[in-house]
Amino acid sequence: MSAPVSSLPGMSDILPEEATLWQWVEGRCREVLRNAGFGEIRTPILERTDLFVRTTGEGSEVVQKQMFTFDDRSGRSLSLRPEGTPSIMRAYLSSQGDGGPVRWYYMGPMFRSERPQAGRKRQFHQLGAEAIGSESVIVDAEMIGLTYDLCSSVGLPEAVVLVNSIGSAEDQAAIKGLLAGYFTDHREALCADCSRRLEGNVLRILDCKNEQCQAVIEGAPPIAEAIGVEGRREFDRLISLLDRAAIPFRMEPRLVRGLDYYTRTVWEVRHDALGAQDALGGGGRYDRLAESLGQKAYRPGVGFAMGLERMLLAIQAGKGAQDLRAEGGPDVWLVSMGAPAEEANFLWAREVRSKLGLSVQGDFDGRSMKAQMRMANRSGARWVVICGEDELAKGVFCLKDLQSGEQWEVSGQDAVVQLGGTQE
RNA sequence: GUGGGCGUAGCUCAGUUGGUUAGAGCGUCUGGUUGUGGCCCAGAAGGCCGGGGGUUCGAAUCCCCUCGCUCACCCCA
Repeated sequence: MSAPVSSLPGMSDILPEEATLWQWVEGRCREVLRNAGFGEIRTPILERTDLFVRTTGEGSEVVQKQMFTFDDRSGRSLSLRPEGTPSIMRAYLSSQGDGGPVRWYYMGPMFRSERPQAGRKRQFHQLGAEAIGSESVIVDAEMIGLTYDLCSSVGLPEAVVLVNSIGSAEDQAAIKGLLAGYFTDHREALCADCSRRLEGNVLRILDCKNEQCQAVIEGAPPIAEAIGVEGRREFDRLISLLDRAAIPFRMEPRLVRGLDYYTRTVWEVRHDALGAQDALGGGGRYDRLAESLGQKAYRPGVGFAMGLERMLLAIQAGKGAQDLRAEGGPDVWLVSMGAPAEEANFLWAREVRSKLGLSVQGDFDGRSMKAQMRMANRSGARWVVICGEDELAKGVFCLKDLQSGEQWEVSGQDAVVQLGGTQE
């Protein structure tokens, strides 16, 4: 006897009951994305490590210590994707040489080797959308609106979208210099984490939750000051567009992102039912991403990703999740008494499934009739088809309506016809 | 990577200052009905009390180690 094999930490099974809820969420999102003109792209889960080092960023926490990285048989370094955007850009560059605009969305598992927590798994699922090839701020507004629409379409209209601009690639050098200067002067007052951030990602200090740091952050020069005139005018236009489109959002001057490629517009959507990991999704513009993959021509883009687990958590924190779970039971349950009857039911079920498209299920392990009827009742099936020695002798089946309790004998063919008649 | 909380039946959980055969509810199975569900009644099965070591006459209970889950820090979706 050996010990049972368990799943890996932070990687869990999604059982059928819960999967129906996933399917519902995915279905609603696909509809919203389709209406916004997005087509689905599916990229490999495994990529060259270099893809993420060059895009997500060598300095980012994600690349530095959260990737599942290993060498393949030929010694190449591979990584399970920690996020979707780099793969999408890679696919875009290799398929759209002319730089034309595309709108692509993806859905699937991502991997980060962090300590698991509420709303944070090691294998988690993201739904992301990318609009590549356009520089228009109107597209930024569309994407932010889409972020909100996805939330409201799955019953989370209370989600809050936070928007900010972190400046163009050129502005960022100035911004980082400005902040680095300020925070270095106040280094003594910063927490240990922020001291570390001073060396790596200065912007991250802005959203430190530590109270000591808050006071210092209050006095920090606003990012907006270091953004060029044109950048500020463009951001004002975005805000105006969001207002006029009645997209609920809030300006958040301290909002920053953890991935290296973001420039200009950034946003995040939060939900307060989530606990510490309260971001349902986040995104931004990434005008230099293509460049980091060796593309010479300018290929701007903007996109975001939503955490499916987090959306599910927020939905389940509210009401209505149970109704969604109830779906999925069979239409007809088979009750068989004796091996010959089990065979007759097996054959009949195949016929009904193919002719009527009904969901038919039964138990073939010789349980008592009482037990089988209980299973039928519990399954949620409306109909029960009973077959035993008597029916076999007469060449009929018993058809029972579990709702009314009535039952009658019919031939196998008539049972198909009558069940067909109950469908609209 | 750092810290806190929790590991007892398939599930949710009780279990007294350490004390004799470790309990409940739900679920499962059987019977009350020759072959009929929900409600009810009766009964049964099901536990290395996460694992290992220690203290003790005696450990689910106390101590140490370990593994797992979970929440928070960090990070991010």
